[in-house]
Amino acid sequence: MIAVMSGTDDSGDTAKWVVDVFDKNCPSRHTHELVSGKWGSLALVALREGTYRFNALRRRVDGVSEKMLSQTLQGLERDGMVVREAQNTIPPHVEYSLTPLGRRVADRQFAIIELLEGEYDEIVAARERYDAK
Amino acid sequence: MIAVMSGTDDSGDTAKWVVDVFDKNCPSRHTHELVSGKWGSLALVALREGTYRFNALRRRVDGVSEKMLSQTLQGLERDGMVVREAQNTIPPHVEYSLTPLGRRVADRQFAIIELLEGEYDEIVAARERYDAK
DNA sequence: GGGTTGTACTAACTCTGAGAAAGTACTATC
DNA sequence: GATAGTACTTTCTCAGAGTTAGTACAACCC
Repeated sequence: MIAVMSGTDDSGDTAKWVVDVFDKNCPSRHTHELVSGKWGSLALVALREGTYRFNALRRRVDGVSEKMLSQTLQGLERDGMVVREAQNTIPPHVEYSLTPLGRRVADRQFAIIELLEGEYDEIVAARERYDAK
Repeated sequence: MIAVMSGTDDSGDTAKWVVDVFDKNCPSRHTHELVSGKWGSLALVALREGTYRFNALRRRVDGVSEKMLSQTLQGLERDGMVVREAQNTIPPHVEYSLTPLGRRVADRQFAIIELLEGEYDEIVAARERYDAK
């Protein structure tokens, strides 16, 4: 899949360029790795359930370290997938939620999880067949 | 999302257990990381285009090392996502293709890539807004 | 009133696993 | 005869994932 973009390139000229995750130099690769990655995908799907505070999300996404959660949330915010709303209080109170775009990505990530969980017996069977050899 | 499975647990008894990617100890986590990961997702989506030989796939999935490609293909084969067909010749000739289940996962991965590539201008805009702060 | 727990992080350190490079055992082409 | 290509595996190295500790308070318990 290849998409064409218009904008400004290094030379400062208006140009068309191609968005293609299969190209290792395409900046969309970075976003793809973020939203598909281990923690990014789980964070997005969790946020489909509603607004989460930092530590609540950390408990929901079992196994994330604080470092990785804050790192991926910053990335997701930067790429317009989540919104961060902080009340300037002590103790801090920060809420994370999905943007419309984040919701669309999260829905598609959920479809994958739903499929994997639903067909998990088939996966286990395949694995047993493979290991038997 | 939570799915219920029946099978044999550690004690040897038939038991019901819950498949839940959000649980760090659930074995489905492993499959999810494999098919959603950087190389797993791209390999699956590439194989939607048809059968690929090892090195052709390596050229298609720009940036994978041979080690990582062979590692993820083995994982995908083990989990019943791809089939590996090797002709016992020298030089070797090996073909990789999707199983029906692999195809379903790949279609969903493709939906994500399609969305990201299509909305990439929005992502770039969000990133510029974030960095301006 | 003192101790513990909780909040949302960041900074420093450790250690796993991703990536690079080289080896294999041949064949086909120049 | 040399070079390129096939599908890998093995070894080595370094970036990035994960762990731990620290922050600056508030709210709860005894």
